[in-house]
Amino acid sequence: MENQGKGLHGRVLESLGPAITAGDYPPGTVLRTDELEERFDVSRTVIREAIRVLESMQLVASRRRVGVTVRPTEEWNVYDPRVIGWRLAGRDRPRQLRSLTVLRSAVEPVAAGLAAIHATPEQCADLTEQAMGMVATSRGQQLDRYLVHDMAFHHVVLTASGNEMFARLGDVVAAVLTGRTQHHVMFTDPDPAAVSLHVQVAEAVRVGDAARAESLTREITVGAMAELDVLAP
Amino acid sequence: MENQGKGLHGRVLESLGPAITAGDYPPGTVLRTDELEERFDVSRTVIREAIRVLESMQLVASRRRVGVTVRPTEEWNVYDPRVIGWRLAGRDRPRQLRSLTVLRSAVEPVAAGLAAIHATPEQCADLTEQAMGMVATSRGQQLDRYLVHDMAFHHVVLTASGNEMFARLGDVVAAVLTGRTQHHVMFTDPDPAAVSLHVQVAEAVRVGDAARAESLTREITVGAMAELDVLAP
DNA sequence: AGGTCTTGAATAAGTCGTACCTAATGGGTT
DNA sequence: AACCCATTAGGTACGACTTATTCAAGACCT
Repeated sequence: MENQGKGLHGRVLESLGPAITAGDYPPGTVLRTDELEERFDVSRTVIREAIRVLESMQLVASRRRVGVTVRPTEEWNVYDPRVIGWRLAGRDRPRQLRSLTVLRSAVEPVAAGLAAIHATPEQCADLTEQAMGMVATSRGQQLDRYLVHDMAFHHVVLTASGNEMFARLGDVVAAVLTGRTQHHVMFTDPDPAAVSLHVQVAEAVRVGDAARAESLTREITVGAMAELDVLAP
Repeated sequence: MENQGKGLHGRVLESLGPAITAGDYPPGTVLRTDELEERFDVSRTVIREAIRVLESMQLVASRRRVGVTVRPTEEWNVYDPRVIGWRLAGRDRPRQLRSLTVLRSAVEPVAAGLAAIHATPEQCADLTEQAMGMVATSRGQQLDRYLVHDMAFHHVVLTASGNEMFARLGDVVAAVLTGRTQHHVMFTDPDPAAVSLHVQVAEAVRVGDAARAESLTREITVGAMAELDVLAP
């Protein structure tokens, strides 16, 4: 997972990115190139490349004679995986988890419905396998192993939908599920009803019942939203 | 809209990006820095910065002793506004329009439901105003003026949802609507039923009826999906 | 002889430092 | 108030050096 940090500009990025997304540099703050150059003890080239990436994420805008200014939050590329990661690791993790869970609640049911139509036999088998895995690990404080199957399950659903935009949200859902597990009390087993819903979704997708797959998945996400109220403001 | 093209690296980006996303350089293709340097007649610095941005979009991966290799489509940051723009302008525009419309159909109904709960009085007024504007321009070959209100309407809904992830999809929806209009016969007025639905959504949001706002918006997106079948394979 | 392992040269990206260019800003002049 | 110019900080260029990776030749073992 830690494919970042490659090269010096990667290191600079991994320092500035989290800082900006965490709000350490409020919108409007100006960063001067030579100041950063000195702070990180790297050449101008390195700083500029890091800035270019931050700029492509719409986190900053660089203007001549002014400097590199932090852009307002509403303009950030909040779908960039790295931005999502930084924000989840930072201060407003609760807010971010909320946003992503709401997004999930919108996307996953529709994705499941499409999966019921487009899923290949292999994907159906995979789905059933993951659901069985969830059942098997749902009792006896094996939340970490349960999580693996849970993530895989939702990843398959999103991929099987046949929509590339949905498929690319697999990592987002994985991050949300991981966040949920981490904040859970480690001795609380998953809700049996949720586990059952996953099994039923797998079955609905297998038999091609789109409406049922969508409706069941909606129940799952409603549950996820409800859980969230316990954990986040 | 054309805030890009700033600087030489911007120009390089605007040349390489569309080419890659259009499939002119199939995944696995290697681009060498000095070759590009020569092709665009710019310095190494400029090429490197363009490459860094493409890399941050997950369009390419740069490895030592190998070169800059184009990554497989499934790994692209398909939510990056520029990637979306390039693909919409390129060869597989139909596919892209389909993907985005499906995404819309998942997101907008939920967003409308949330908007009914969170919308400020100003946003409600704005929404009604845009809906009225749509009514006023829905007859008599004023598709361009109708489009402005249509885009504004959906933008307000997404923003009023209170979810930043939804709000950032405003541009995407705008692009889809624009694409729809451009491919429409210029003498075909919008479907009166669709116009009516927008008015009803505005009203539902105003009175805070989330379920109705969601359901009505779902009808709108279903209509959009149906339209799509006429235009795309 | 066939195959695996080691080693080293070739290569292309990564980094650096400096010099110069360009545009936006702000103050001073008319 | 309109205009102009010096200042400033990012943008670009070039050349030298560094480092990771690859690939192939040669040593080594089976």
